[in-house]
Amino acid sequence: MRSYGQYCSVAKALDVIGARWNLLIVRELVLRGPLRYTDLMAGLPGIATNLLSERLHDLEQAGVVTREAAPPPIATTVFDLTERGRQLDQIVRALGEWGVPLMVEPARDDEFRSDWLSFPVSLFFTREAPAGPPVAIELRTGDHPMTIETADGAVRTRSGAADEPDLVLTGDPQPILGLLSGYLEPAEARDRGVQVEGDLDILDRLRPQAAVTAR
Amino acid sequence: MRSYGQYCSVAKALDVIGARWNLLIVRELVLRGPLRYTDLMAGLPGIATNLLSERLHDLEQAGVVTREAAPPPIATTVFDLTERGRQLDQIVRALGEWGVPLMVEPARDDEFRSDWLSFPVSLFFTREAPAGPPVAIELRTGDHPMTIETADGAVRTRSGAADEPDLVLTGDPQPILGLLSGYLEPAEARDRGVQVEGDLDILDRLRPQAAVTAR
DNA sequence: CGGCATCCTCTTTGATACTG
DNA sequence: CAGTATCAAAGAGGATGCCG
Repeated sequence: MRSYGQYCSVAKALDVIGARWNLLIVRELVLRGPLRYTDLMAGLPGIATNLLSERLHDLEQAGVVTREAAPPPIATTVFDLTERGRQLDQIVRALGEWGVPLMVEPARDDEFRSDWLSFPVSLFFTREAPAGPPVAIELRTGDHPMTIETADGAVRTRSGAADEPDLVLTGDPQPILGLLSGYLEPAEARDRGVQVEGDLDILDRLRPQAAVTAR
Repeated sequence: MRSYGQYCSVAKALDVIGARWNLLIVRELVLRGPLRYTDLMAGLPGIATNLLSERLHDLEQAGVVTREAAPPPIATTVFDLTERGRQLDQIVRALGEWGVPLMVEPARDDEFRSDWLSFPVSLFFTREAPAGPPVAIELRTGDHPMTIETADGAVRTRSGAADEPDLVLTGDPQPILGLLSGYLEPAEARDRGVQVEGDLDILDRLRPQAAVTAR
């Protein structure tokens, strides 16, 4: 991408990570950790293979991404963020939070990957785990299950199923997010095809006090 | 710009503000407040006039920017951020902070506007004003003077000259930033053409304790 | 002068095919 | 698996024209 040619730190940052796809590549590495080329392709539906290749070289050059030939038994190239790249976490996260209101509109033909749920979920729920017994919520939507759980005093989202979920939500991502955010009533979510197994009241325990009182 | 077509809040955010120039338009409005078309052109060296026009319409459509026909005596259109646009402040700021290390390399042919100093300066200095007498530092570089001062218990940067500056720095932006950050010694800054009037020790008072002890 | 619209050229993107 | 090669279409940049 052509430089903005401005001696401004915002413009300089955008010179490095402002080109199309760059921040989404960073998103994948932030959410999923070190990845192979094909994993990146799978997490970035819509990108052309030549562009991913070119962008990875650019980001490597800029000191944002590392490319490492993993030893056997992996025997493939693995891409990861550098320390400097990891500092982009806050920018991707801020974008993810700003974009949450844009998820209310139905998805239509949008592609979806389960890992992308992390940003909205972290916005809806408290950072710190509430007092009381631990919580585990399993979301069955997208390409693989995701679990929201309390651990070490924090609320975290991770890939994979829960061992003993208190609540399992199955369906399309949009109504599930509506339910998690409190934007949709349980009855509406069910109308939109969400299957609920377990205790929905548990969601209130994870929400910031302000949101709870607002209901 | 073509949509990423991903049901992800980061991708949705980038669908709205990811196109080239968009975040720099927001930067101008964040830093300088409501602006006329020509003010925006002046603050965005390198943008083509058709692109600025197009982007302003896009951002207006997206609910990020408002366009208001100001009443006489201004008698012109004034562009400003909506509430939603103002929330982009944190993203622009995060980008500005991430980009500061990229300002170390000399600017060469880069364009420069004084207002852009705000982001680096806010990173170098404490947010809260230190105990003791108030501080005012005037920076004479770029198209107009800027003042860093303590007011209401905070350290702020604003456009314009200081009434009774404790320190005045005149010269190119790069060595001035080096001096403010502590990256350049005063002697080096002088070698690079910075003229110093007043008390340089005042900078230490504004820096986070960690940085002070590190020297 | 402020706020564009048009025209033209050049670069970047996206889709697809192909390769070590 | 991890790319490179090719090519049509879209977008960016620059110059200039228009209109209140």
